[in-house]
Amino acid sequence: MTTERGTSAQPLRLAVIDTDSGFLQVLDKRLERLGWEHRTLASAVPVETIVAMRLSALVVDLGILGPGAWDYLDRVCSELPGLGVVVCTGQSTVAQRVRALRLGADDWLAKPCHPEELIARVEAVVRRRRRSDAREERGAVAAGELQIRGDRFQAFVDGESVDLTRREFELIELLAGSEGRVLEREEIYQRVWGYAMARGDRSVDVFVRKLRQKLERSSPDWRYIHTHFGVGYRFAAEPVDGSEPARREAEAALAEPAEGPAPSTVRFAEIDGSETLAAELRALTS
Amino acid sequence: MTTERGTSAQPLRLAVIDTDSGFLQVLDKRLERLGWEHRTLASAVPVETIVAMRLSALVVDLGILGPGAWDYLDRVCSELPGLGVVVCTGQSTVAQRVRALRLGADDWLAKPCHPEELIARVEAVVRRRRRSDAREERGAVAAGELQIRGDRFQAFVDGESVDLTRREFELIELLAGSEGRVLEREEIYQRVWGYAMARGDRSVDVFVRKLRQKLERSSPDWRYIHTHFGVGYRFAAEPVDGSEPARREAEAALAEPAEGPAPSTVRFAEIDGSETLAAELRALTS
DNA sequence: GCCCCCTGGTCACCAGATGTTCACAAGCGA
DNA sequence: TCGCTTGTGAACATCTGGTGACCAGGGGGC
Repeated sequence: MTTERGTSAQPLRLAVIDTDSGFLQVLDKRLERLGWEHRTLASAVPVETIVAMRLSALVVDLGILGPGAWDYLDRVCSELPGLGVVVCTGQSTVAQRVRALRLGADDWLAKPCHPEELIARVEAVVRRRRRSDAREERGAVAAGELQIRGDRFQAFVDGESVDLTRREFELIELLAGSEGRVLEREEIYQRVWGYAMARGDRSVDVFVRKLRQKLERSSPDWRYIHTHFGVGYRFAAEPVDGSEPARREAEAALAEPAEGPAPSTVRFAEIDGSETLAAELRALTS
Repeated sequence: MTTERGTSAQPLRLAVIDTDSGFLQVLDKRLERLGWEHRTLASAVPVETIVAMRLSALVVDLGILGPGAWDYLDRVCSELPGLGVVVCTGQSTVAQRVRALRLGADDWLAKPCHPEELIARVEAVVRRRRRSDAREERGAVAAGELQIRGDRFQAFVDGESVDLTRREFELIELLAGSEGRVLEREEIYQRVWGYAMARGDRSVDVFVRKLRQKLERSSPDWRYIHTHFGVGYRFAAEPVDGSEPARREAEAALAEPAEGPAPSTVRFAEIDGSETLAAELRALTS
């Protein structure tokens, strides 16, 4: 149970935009050992491609992007606010670093750097992101007559499948996982679709409609998705006759969510300054 | 169109554990201008104290913590997984940096450093956490019979919804959040609507009326919003018969946040000494 | 290879909710 | 009392969300 807090159960997906072959080679080897899914890109790829890769983090050497580097960084960070972005570049000024961080980059590491530090920084960046995402475990969630089975990518009413498509399922899973909380469209979109919602996009609304239709068909006596005008949607199973809405609200109001998960404890070998760097890193990476 | 995404509307709460008076002075001045609530600590304080401070982020110089530094860092990160931790220290090895990041620190910045970069890094660290946590952090605030729940964008009396629209909710949330303080219309407008109030605009008054109506309907025995002629509005739950207003006033008056101290000398390291740096940073901080 | 169906996504329209503005009444202070 | 500030009600302008129709790409069956 005592593991490095930085590493997570699921493998990270990482892309590296860089051309420094020596650096890449060492990094690749190390990433391989860590079991991260990774890919190297020799130049900027369209943002849509990045989106499609469904990455956890992106490491980029701004130097090789040429004049469009800032713009590219800006676009990537805007489109994918959930993506961890670490800039790993040579010579730089304070102003450049500040600029990148302000644009949305999560970290900036100067080259030359030790791959281990880069990895640790990527982990730190991703950790931060995961922590808040705190994916509800894919267990079965139940509400009203509805049962949501993460392992099957499907919802059931009374044992019968509701026949949800993938998107529909992901949406209901997100909503149900945040039961009681009002989720804004932007947040829903961000978490289900994986990237920033364009202004005016009605996809969330449309999927909510589809979901409501199917749920109504399968479980006509309950209402699950509630609209909060001007805000977003909230999941809560409520009987359709609405005989006791007050009680439900009160109950829900009392049910305060608990705090985050219990942290594990870690203790690394004492390495302060006494040993050589090589030995220290050996200890770290073993 | 590319604005500083890093800065957020609500002020950050930041503590700095450091003793470098020159550095602190400049940093303080900058933080003051940014409107962040900040506090300087000359040495490690008990983790419980950190918890009590409800910080967004902590900046710490490991160097001044002595032999227990690693353990302290470990405990802080374990106890407060949601806290942004930035280590800002002098000389260090890769292994030390990796170690800190693995323990849960979010970033490591080497001294001497430019305060602007430190600030940008703190922003980057906090940015992610905020994005998804924002709503949960708005815990329930209670006053009189009223309960304001940020996660629902709604206020409740006795478990029953007061049925506020989004604007109404944001208004009451702001007022209640500044309980006891008189807020001027301009400030209210600025913070709820997000931009400057036009001269002669009565929107705030109108919304106060709507709010009062709904509150009176739900909680007839209490008064929540008080008019200060020629000034603005003040939130305070008071029983309609007005039996004990004095006590509430006193309580509110005590709950003033304290400011941080102001050290003496300043010296910045020459980082890249270029003339353009100053100009670039001026652009950044303007 | 061709065709059909499923799925995700866009659009335009509509009803209703919400936000804004205005004119006037009421209240407060000098 | 006068002048300015705030409360009120209602008309009016906007915005939002629900809905049905439609379109394009992908995959599987033939």
